Amino acid sequence: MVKTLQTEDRILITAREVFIAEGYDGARMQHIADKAGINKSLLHYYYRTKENLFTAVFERVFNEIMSRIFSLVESEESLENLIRIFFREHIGFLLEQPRLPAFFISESSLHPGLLSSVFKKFGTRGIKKFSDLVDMEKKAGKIDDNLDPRQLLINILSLSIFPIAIRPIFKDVFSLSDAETEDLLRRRMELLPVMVLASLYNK
Amino acid sequence: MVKTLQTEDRILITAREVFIAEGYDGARMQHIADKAGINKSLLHYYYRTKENLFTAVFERVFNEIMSRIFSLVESEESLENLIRIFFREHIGFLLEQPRLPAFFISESSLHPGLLSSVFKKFGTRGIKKFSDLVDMEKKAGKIDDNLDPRQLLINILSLSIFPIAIRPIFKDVFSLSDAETEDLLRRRMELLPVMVLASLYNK
DNA sequence: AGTTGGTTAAACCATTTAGTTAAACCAATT
DNA sequence: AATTGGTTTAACTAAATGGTTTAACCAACT
Repeated sequence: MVKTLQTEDRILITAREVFIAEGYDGARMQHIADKAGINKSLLHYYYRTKENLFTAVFERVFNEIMSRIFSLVESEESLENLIRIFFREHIGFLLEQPRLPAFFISESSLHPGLLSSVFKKFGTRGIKKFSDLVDMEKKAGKIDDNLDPRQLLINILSLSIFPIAIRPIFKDVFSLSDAETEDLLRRRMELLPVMVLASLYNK
Repeated sequence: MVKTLQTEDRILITAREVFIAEGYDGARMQHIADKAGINKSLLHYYYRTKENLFTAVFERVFNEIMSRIFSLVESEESLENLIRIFFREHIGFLLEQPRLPAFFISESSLHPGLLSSVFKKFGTRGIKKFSDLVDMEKKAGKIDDNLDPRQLLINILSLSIFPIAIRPIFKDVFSLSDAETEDLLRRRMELLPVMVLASLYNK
């Protein structure tokens, strides 16, 4: 029992690393087994197929990210604080997991059917809470009545996630060193709140 | 000679479709050959390896996109007009090529080494021109002196490209139909210029 | 009529890959 | 001492895959 959980978990952790690093199509079961320090038989013993293992991994990662994003919403902060905190923490987090954004985007676009149940399963709870918060601020006259909370959410995520996903391109196109690229991205922690908050109050 | 060009081009066009649809790892040479109406031998006769074919495709796509983005800059429009026009045209374009963003992000992140020469080859010309334009507006006192043109560029691209790359997730998370998702994205053509322009003039 | 270059057909190769099987092993449990 | 469940070893299958080879085909060119 103890061993079982250890192994099952270690497989999941290792599989996550490999899938994130190489994508579903690029990942090899043998590679996962080796890296987890077990053999292929055992891998298939726990997760019968590659698809199984992948969806298990993806679901876990997806839920982690989503609760990361929406746990803030539950904390009853004001919208303004929420946005400030989010950019700081989220960009910091992504800079430490640089392949995560591209992995997410790639797999969700490549196998939408496979993953759509995972997406749907994630509750509207967080989203509802976020919409409510936006509504409150509207009624308090602090922000534009026409603002669509979904658009706001998309904007926030776009501005924080995309640049990190596309980092290698920026590095080469702007002729930057790794440190300079990192610096450029890190500076966004302060730039983005200003920009997004301005888009709420003005107009 | 005539035939050669026809075929070589048809291969490239077909390979582009397949690579964009399935990614480098997911794409199959046989599939490309079949879809191009030729046999595998001929495919390898023109582009010896899969890697060759892929880089040829990617380079072409990359340059098309980049000149799409920067041709506007050459047109001597004001920054404000440029931003308005860009969002309208670019979002419209991407909505017709919905896999393009995810393809780009995925491959650039997965094989940065393979593609870095492609990225570097793309001139700093367009970027320089864009920076100059921003500088002019700074001197005219129209925008914040501290604005980094690279950050502005990243913001513009993030806000337009990312939402389309992540479309399947939004669709499911927001419980939308295809039409509603499309509508949500299309509305951004008007929302984004307002937001981005506000971020230039204020503060 | 003969040459040339693009093209096909089909077999072929070596390797990789996901997944299976069966027997043995070992530690903890009963 | 016997059982059980996780685990290994190692061989194996079946299919797929990138790439090669060889001979023949055909239209245009000389």
